Amino acid sequence: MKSEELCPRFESGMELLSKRWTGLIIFRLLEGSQRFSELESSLPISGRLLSERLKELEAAGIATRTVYPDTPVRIEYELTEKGRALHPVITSIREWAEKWVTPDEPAPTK
Amino acid sequence: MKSEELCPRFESGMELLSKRWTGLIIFRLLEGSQRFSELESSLPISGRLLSERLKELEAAGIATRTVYPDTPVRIEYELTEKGRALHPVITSIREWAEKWVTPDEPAPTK
DNA sequence: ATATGAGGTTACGAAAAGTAACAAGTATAT
DNA sequence: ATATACTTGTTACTTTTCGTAACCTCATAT
Repeated sequence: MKSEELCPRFESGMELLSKRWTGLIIFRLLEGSQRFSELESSLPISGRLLSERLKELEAAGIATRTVYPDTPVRIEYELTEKGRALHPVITSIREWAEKWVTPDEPAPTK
Repeated sequence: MKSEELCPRFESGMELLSKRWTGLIIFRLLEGSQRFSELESSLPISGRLLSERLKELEAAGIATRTVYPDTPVRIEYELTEKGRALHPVITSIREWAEKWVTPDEPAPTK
């Protein structure tokens, strides 16, 4: 278990993106800012994990959290420039998936 | 927790790629076929998980396993066409990481 | 017969994910 | 004043996945 010669930035970035749900959340946020409940209802993720992931994305400088004191309160999550820079990544994954993932492929090996 | 309108292929592909270590393994295999021990020593992953991930990649049609009955036995893992098609994905992640991940960023929020 | 090297597997404790119930803040309705 | 509703989370608890280390198999070499 040594890691020699792996670019540490690549490794670090990969670790971030390879956390479960992160990619799908970013995919959604690339469409524009989203509220907590919008993300929750549009992704197969639970509130607990969504909350956790959004905090991580904030901490990583990929997304921002803005509170609008409407009633009831409205909170919008939005990508930063660093986050929007992930567009090509998401696009290339989608292109690969459209070409190579068969629709009935239910999920990776269980 | 509903998932409406998300392209199921994208979601499925994302789930595959977002499994821990999968990206780094594919990164290595893009450099050419690799033996089990080469992967194990060049990545910070344990034998148990490496074995598990390689089986998943095989099952997903992304990598192949070839046994050469040398002595001691030599087993090579190699990407299929579907696996090699992930080159743009890995490249775009690396480009993003080089531009946006700071070297001291140790790992995503703990 | 014992040792060596590659490629794993097994067993088990630790960490992360999934689920469901509940809580805080604010506004409107009674 | 009290109750109800809505959004955004949090807490408590169970299940799945990960990480570590010890062990196994097969083939040759000593």
